[in-house]
Amino acid sequence: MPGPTIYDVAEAAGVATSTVSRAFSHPGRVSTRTRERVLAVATELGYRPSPHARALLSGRHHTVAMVVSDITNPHYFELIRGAEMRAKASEYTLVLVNAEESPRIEYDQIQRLVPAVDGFVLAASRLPDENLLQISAQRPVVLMNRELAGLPSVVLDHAQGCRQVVEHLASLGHRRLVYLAGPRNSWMAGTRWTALRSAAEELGVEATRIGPFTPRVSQGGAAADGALHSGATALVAHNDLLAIGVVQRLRQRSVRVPEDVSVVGFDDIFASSLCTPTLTTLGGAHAEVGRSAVEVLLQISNQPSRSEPATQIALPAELVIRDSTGLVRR
Amino acid sequence: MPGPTIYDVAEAAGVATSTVSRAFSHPGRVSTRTRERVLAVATELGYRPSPHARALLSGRHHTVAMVVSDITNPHYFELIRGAEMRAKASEYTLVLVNAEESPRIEYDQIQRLVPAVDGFVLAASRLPDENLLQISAQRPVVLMNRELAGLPSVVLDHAQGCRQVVEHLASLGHRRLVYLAGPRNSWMAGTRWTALRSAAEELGVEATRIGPFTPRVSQGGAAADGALHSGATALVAHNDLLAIGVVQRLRQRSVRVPEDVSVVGFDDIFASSLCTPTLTTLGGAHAEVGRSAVEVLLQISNQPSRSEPATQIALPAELVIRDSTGLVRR
DNA sequence: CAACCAGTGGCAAGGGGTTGCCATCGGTTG
DNA sequence: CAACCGATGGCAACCCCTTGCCACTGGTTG
Repeated sequence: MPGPTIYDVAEAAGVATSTVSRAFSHPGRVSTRTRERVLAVATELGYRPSPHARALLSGRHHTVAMVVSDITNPHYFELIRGAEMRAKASEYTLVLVNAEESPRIEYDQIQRLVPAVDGFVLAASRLPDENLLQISAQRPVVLMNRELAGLPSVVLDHAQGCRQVVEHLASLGHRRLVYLAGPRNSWMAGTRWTALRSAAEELGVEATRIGPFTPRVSQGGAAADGALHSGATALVAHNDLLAIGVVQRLRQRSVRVPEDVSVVGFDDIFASSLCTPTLTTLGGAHAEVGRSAVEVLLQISNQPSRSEPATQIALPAELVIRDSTGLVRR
Repeated sequence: MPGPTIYDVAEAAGVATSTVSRAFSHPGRVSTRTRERVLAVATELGYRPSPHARALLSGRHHTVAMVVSDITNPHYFELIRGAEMRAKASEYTLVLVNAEESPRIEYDQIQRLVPAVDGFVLAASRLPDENLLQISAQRPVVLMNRELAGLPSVVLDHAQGCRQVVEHLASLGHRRLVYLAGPRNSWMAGTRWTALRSAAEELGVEATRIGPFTPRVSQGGAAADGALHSGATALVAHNDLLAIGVVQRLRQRSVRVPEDVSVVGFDDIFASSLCTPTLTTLGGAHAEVGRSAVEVLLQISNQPSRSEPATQIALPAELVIRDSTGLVRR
C-alpha cells in the first residue's frame, strides 16, 4: 500500500537517490538524459513524492488550515469555496476545521495543526485578540471577517456597507431601527453595531440593539419578539439566517413584511433570494474574501522577511435590495 | 517559527529523545516521575509533536481527504459537516478538495494526496469505475452517494426513496412523469432513473427522461422547457437546485406549481423549505452520510486485514412533502 | 550472597526526501 | 599536452520522531 519510494526509483534507474530527488525538485541540476530516464522509471513505478517527508526538511507543508466558526452557516460555504480554489491553484492542500462556535475547540484544533500547516485562515474567529496574536507568533494567520491591529485580514467593508443599509432604510422613511445582534464574541457583531449606530446618528435615525442571538433560523423567534417590543420599524438582523427566522416569526404573528416592518439581513446567502418575501441583505463577493485570504497567506508565508505591515483588505459590500424592505407605514 | 522539537525538550529535561517520545506515545513505558517532568518541560516550551514526522515512520497520517464533485452545491455542505465532525472526533484531520465536476481534476488531486492521507471519502465521484478501483488499491476509499461492487459506500436508499416519490405522485393522480436527469457521469443520475422507471412501471405511471443537465439553478430553464414539451404532469428534477430553477422558469411561463404541474427535487437543501412554492423533495440524514463514510473509512484503515467484504450502507431516505406537488389537473 | 527479574532509560537505526560538498568526467583553452 | 572548468552524479548528514534492543538499577528470591 505505501507506494514506491525514491529508493525504489533510484535502484530501478541505476542512479543515486539524490539524483532522483533532484530530477524532481531541481530539474536543471541533472542532465536531460538522466532526468528523462528517472522520470520514465518513476512514472512506470507510479512513484509520487511524499509531501510529508519533504516538509520534514523544508518546514514547508504546502498546506493551509481554514477554521470556520460554524460550518452550518451557508455563508461560510462561499468563503470555503474561494479558499479551496485559491489553495488548489497553488497546489496547496486545504484542511478544514469547524470550530462549532466554541473558542476552546477553535484554539485546540489550531494548536493541534500548528506543526502540520504553513498557516491559518480564520473565518470569523471567536477567539479573543490575545489568542490570535499568540497564534500568529507561531504561524502566519489571516483573518476573514474580522480585523485586529497587526494581523492581516480580509473583510467586506462593513462601515460602508452598514451605511448603505441605514441610508436605504432612511430613504424609505424609517426613523427607528433595531439591530438584532450576533454572538457576544463575534467581532462582526460589535463592528456592525458600531457602524450602524454611527451611520444612524448621522442620518437622524434612532438605533437600538437587542441580543445577542446565535445567528440561526431557530433564534429568529426570540429576535422578532424582542424587536417588535422595541417599537422599531426596521429590523437589521445579524445575518440572513436570523433574518429568515425573524420573518417566519413575524408572519406567524401576522406582522406583514415589508408593510408593517422592514427586515434586512447580512451575507446574501443563496436562500435569501428564494424566501418569501425575498430578503434585502448586505452581500458582497464572499468567495473572493476566501480567495484573497488564502492569497495573502501564501504571500506572507513565502516571504522570508516578516517586516512589512499587515495587509488589511476591505472588499466592497453591496446592498441587495429585495422585497423585505419597504416604505415605512404612516 | 518552527516550534521546539523533541530534542529541545529532551535537553531541557535532561533525558534522551527516546524518553520524551515515549512519555507522549507510551506513557506506561516511563516512570511517573520522569514522565511528569518531561510533560512539564514540554508544555513550558510549547512543544507539540509533528504529525508529519510521526507519519513518516508509522505510515498513518491521521488524515482523510474528502473530495466533493461540486462544492457550490449546498447539498454537499451537509456531507462535509458530518465528515468533519466524525474526523474531529477521532482527532483526524480533514482535507477538503473540490473536483469542480471535472473527473480529471478529481483524479489528479487524489493522486497528489495519496502519499499524504490515510484514505479518501469521495462524494458523488464522477470518476469511472476502473479509476475508483485503481485508487482503492492505493488507499482505502469510501464512496458517498455512489455504489460500486467491491468498494465500501454510504448512500441514501435511492430505490426505496424513488419509490416513495413515484408513489406520492401516483397517489396524486399523476400518470406521466419526466425525470430531468443529472450529469452523464453521475452515478446517482443513472440510478435514480432506473429506480424511478421501475417504480413507475410497477405503479402504472409512464416515465420519460430528458437531459442530462448540470444540476444548477441556471439549468432550470432548459429543463423546464424540455419538461413541458414532454407533456408530463410531474417533473422529477435531479436535485433541488435544478428543481428551483425549473420552478422559476415555470412561473416565468405562467405555468402554475402545483396546479398545472408538480415538481419534486432531491436532497432537501435548506432553501427548499423557503422557496415559493416550498419544494417537495427526497431528503434524508445527509450529515449522517458524511459521518458514516468517515467512520467506515477509519474502521477499515485501522484494520490490518483487508479481507472482509466491503460494507455498503444505505441510510433511509425520507420524502418531504411540501407545496410543489399537488393533485393532477383534471 | 548469587542469580534473576521487572522497571527504566539510552543508543542507534530507520522512514522518505533534500542538499552541501566533493569527485569525476569530458571538453576547452593556451 | 597540461591546466582548468562547468556539468553532473554520489556521499552522507539532516529533518523529527519512533522503536527494537541493550544496559543499568535496585529489589526479590532461593
